[in-house]
Amino acid sequence: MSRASDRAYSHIRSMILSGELQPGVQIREEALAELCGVSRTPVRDALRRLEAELFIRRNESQRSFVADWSLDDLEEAFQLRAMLESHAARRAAGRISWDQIARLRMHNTGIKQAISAETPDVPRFLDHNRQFHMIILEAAASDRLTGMLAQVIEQPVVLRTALQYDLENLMRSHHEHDELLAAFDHRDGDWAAAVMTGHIRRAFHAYAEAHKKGADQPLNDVAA
Amino acid sequence: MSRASDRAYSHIRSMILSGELQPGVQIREEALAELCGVSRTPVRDALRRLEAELFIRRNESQRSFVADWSLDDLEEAFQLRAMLESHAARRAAGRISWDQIARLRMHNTGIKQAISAETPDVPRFLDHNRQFHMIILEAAASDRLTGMLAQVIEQPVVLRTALQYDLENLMRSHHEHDELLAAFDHRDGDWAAAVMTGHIRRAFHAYAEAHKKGADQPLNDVAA
DNA sequence: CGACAGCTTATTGTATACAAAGTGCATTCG
DNA sequence: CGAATGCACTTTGTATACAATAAGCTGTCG
Repeated sequence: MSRASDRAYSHIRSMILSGELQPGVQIREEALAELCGVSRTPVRDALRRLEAELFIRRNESQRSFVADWSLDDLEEAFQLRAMLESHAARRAAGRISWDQIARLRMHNTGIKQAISAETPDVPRFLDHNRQFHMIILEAAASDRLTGMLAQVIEQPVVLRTALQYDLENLMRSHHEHDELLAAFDHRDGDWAAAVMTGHIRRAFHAYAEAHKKGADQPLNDVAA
Repeated sequence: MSRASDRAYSHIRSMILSGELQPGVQIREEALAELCGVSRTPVRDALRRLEAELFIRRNESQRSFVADWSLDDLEEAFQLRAMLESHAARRAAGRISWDQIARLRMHNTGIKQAISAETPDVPRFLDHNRQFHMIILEAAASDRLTGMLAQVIEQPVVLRTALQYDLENLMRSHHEHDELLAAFDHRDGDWAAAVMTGHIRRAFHAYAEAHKKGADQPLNDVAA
């Protein structure tokens, strides 16, 4: 964390995700610099990173705008994610350690507990879920893959949809994780990849459904 | 092209590709600034971009090094490329215009001419080949996909292998392009994707083969 | 009334100076 | 002799001033 530029990065990023910076609006380096309490130099740095992650676009004359995603863009992102994350699962199946499998199992148990209470603890679910996917990525052991997935995973959140996490979907997610664990137990890459594809596709439809119905006040992660 | 920073980018990039900057060596911003005849500011800009494209790595204390790729990294890159470019072909099949198909056909004719001479004109082959793949990407119409592929396509070149472009492989490449064209003519996404997967996989094996045999003086693009 | 030319202003790009952080070496102490 | 500590030096991070460029506006001319 090189103080200023990282602070600027997180700050701007969270402003985009929270909707404080609305899609389509122009961004001026100096304005952001003041908001973040740093000079333009680290802000420029942060903007380049955010641009690489497609949170920000620049027009032909180098002016920056908050990216504006359509539903088609969303589907494309989920397609890529399904592809990349299946690939990760396949790779992971051939490399994962027993320890990592144990950790996966632990997080999935955590998920079960989080959704078994009378009122589901969604934040806790999301946290375990994120860790679960992270471990798979770790087992896949490919920097390139990790970097690419980072681009695709957080994007959809920009379309701030009110995800009503119905128990049905949370449960399915949990069971799909179980199936992934079985595939890993058998070191079966094809199986793992197939399950992962379905897992992400289901998440997409849950997301798209919620988006159709829904308001866009709250902000949440996408539970895959 | 914002003059200085783009000049720095191209300059550094070509130094890496040409082997002038050898894999593993440390990079100092000021040294590059002098070499490029600009100040450190645009050099830093360029380094960030090159880092995003995995040409450069940074250690925990922010020092930069020329990336060093193993053969495993190479295979992983080709796997990702096969996946992404097949996806692009599938998307393209549903969106490509007759004009684009015509341009594809033109470039593939150019390829045929380039390799039909007594002595194959490899640079010309590579140029047409690049354009061919570019048009498919253009038809796929996904910024995200384009960006990701950019990361994966040029990487292997870093492993400066002497590719002896045997006629056999060049010819196969040409015929695979023809088959892609047929798939596009029928707007058959599955077909296009399947052909593209094989196309890239063959290119990988040709490349790996050459790498095993070979010296590493000359530098060339990878012909897919 | 429309459009184009020229100027004014807003915004980004670059250079430079200085601050902070890290690395390696040398010296000293156990 | 080995290890640890402090200092000098190298390298990167940040701020600021200035240059270049693009956008918008106004006034004039067809």
